[in-house]
Amino acid sequence: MNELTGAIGVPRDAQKEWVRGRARVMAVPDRSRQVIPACVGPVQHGASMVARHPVTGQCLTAETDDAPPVDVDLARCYVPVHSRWTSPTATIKGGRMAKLTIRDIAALSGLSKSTVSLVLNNSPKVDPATRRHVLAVMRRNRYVPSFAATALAKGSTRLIGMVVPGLSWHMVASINLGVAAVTEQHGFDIILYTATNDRDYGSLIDRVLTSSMSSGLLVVSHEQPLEPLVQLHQEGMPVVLVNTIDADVALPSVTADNYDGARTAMDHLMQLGHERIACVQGLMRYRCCQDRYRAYLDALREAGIQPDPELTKPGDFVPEQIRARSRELFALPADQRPTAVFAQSDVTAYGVMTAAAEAGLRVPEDVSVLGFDDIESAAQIRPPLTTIQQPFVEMGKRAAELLLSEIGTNDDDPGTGAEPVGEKPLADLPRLVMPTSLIVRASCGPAPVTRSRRGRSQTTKA
Amino acid sequence: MNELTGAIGVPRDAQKEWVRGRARVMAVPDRSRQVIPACVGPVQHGASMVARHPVTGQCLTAETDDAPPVDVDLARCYVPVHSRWTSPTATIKGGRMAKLTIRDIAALSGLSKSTVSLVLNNSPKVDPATRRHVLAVMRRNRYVPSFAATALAKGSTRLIGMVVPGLSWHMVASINLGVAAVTEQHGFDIILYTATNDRDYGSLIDRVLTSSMSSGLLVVSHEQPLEPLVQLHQEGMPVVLVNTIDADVALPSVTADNYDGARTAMDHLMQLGHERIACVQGLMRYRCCQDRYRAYLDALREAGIQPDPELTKPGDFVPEQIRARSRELFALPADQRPTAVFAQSDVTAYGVMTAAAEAGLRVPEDVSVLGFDDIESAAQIRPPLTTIQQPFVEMGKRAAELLLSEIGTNDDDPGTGAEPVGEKPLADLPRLVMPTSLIVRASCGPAPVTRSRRGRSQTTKA
DNA sequence: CTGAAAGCGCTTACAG
DNA sequence: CTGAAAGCGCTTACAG
Repeated sequence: MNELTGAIGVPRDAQKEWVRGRARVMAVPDRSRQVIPACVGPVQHGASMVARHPVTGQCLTAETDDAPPVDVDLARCYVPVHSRWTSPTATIKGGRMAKLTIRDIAALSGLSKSTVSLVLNNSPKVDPATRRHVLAVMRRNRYVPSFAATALAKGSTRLIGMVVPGLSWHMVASINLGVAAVTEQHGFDIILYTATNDRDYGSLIDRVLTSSMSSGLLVVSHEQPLEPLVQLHQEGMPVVLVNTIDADVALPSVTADNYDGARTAMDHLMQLGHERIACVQGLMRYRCCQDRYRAYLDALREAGIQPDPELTKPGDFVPEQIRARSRELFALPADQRPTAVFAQSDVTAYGVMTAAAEAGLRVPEDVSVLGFDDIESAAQIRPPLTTIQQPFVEMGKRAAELLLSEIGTNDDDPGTGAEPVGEKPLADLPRLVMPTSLIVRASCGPAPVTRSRRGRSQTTKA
Repeated sequence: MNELTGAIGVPRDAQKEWVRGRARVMAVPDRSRQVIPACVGPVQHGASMVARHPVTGQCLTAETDDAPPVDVDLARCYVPVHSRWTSPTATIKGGRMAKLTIRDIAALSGLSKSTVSLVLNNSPKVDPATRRHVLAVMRRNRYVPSFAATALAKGSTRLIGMVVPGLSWHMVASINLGVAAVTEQHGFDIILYTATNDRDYGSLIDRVLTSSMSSGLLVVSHEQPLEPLVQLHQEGMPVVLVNTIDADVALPSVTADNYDGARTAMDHLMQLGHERIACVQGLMRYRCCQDRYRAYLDALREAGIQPDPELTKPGDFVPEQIRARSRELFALPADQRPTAVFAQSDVTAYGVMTAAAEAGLRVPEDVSVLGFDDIESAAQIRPPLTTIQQPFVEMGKRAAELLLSEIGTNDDDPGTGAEPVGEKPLADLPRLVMPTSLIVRASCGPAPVTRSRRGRSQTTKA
């Protein structure tokens, strides 16, 4: 009996055969790609060597090439010997176990691949008992279908791409929570593309397309031109914008009702008796900031108050600028100074509050400050910030639902994926606008009495 | 000439043929899955109809079934007619264009699939001119290789899974930034698994395994038992823990140096003359919080100060509790009251500052407050928070690098993937501990003079 | 209800 | 340097 030293291989011509009852295996040199070192077990049955199936643990007897085949009973330890063991990709490296395939499960459960596949796909055509049996075999052997093979055969990946900006993570986090909740429900996974800066974004979109692996795209607060996406969408790729920054793009979108939110904020302030209300703006090239500012102006005008241009300050979401502009606000003579400030974001509000403190003004006694977003720390700072909450989680959910319906999940609903898209008019694209909510905390109080009845105009010249 | 009304199909037996020079195509009924409505173009060359290749725009003449084939010169408008057009997955729905395959590129450039594939894989064996030509054809036709097919053939997905908790998003965001930077560099993409709550986590891990699509796993701040992951890792799946919460898990990990960070924090406070320093703890079942607390105690002891148990308060990262426990701290008689508080997180520090304000104490004049994390708003609040910054971005980068080296990217480095993993001793697992940095802002000041020289013990009983 | 066969779109030895 | 062929692990009509 030849003493082998740890290598067992399968002869090429045996690769496609299932070995039952009798094993015909040869020894191969160590450096061969056919070596299966991890599978070598103790000598048994008088054969020269035994290979152990890496996952099932079942045995395959082996012998040297020149020795005659040894007759052993392998009926009870069925072992699939197929090319998997010797194929390049399946080469067992680092002791990593070879993965079972549908073939193994078929063999192990005594059925054909087709039947196993039908079980895998919940086909009603399979006998319940058969089904249970196959499922048991799978579970016992920790079988996991190959994602790539399934995707290739089915022609779809159950993967959606989510493109997010490198910053604004409170928002991204909440949106993701919503998205994850619904994608999980439908058996989709998310592949995350993070735009780290402007330069990367173009190549990022390229990547998304190049990888060709997502069935749809969720684009969060894009900072970059959307033409490539529009084109993609017209070619049939499902795309949904969440919290879009542009105004009128020919793409389905989910946004917060920024106008209404800002109106609510202004109403709250005016109900507290404020009339000289300042606005520290965000990035005015964003649609959302434009909407919030429009609401600010409209609210004042409808209350019969002429907006004072002195009370509008650009902040651009840049901390230093926010503070500098706010200081100007608080350096105004007492009768021209605002009694309340509507900040277009919570972080902006923080800057306003800092400037107020520097000017010796108390919040909310001397000046009220109202934010937008309701970020995590808004409730924790002093004083807790009154703000407008954006429904990011809900927005994420709705966006994911929209996207999945465009993709057409193979659940019950057929999806709209079958409709032609190309020339759809702008008006027909779904555009969800989600309501915001006012979160009343402590940073807004009644307008100081001395100034609250000064007349119906913000401008001192009126 | 038969008038067709918009449907062109390919006869079954022609599916595998490339049609050169002469097209033999038949009309099919509208409801047939062979219909290619989007491809119908104007009549040309005396044929009854012309189909336009959906992507290349090239033409295929067609005629009714019973009409004789029309002889046209298609040599210059080469058209691949293969099963792709009529296969179930390729059915053109919603006007979505059929995707080009490697076959089309091969035909379009007059080469074999193999050569095109070699070009795709940057093989040096291809003639540079050939290469350029093929690349040009691909670009012109916007060819994108099928991700699924590549993954199946290559046996690897270039996808890594990232498991993140539903909360703590500042951290997740920063870590992701780092991870994304390095994965992008190596052509890997991230698939994001969000653990929304405890109950979901188990099934989430199941999903990760079941989907079988990632080549490796990055687990961020896991909240759940790690046994399944350890087992997975021993079976050969690359796994790296980032910011792990447990102490000694048999898994490679990247963490911040919490002990050292806390020591630095304490040193800063003590250099400012503080001796009665309180600690508001985070979740003490977390390794990081234990380390920070150990550092707190060690720092005091090494300075010859006996830690006063009264000055240690559990906060558990719960805002209400943090505030309540902090109030107890500030309700202490003046000589027992801490002059500084080391909060185990920035949000915890916010709670401490709120309680201080409620107690009429000024920060930092009456009491200094020091945080941990350096979250976004730490610089924006009043007063700006002095804190320990965790190098999350860097941690993400290193973790990704670690993971990729375990996977063995097919770049130049062979990776460590070839080594056996199974029985690796704990000590051999890579465990990166990244340095933190002290960010000095305004929330810490010198200890109040009246109490700064009271002797070397925190306890009043000493 | 089950099996044999062809196909999904790539990659990769193996021959020329 | 290029091409023909087999293979990756699934799915899906099509016959029984």
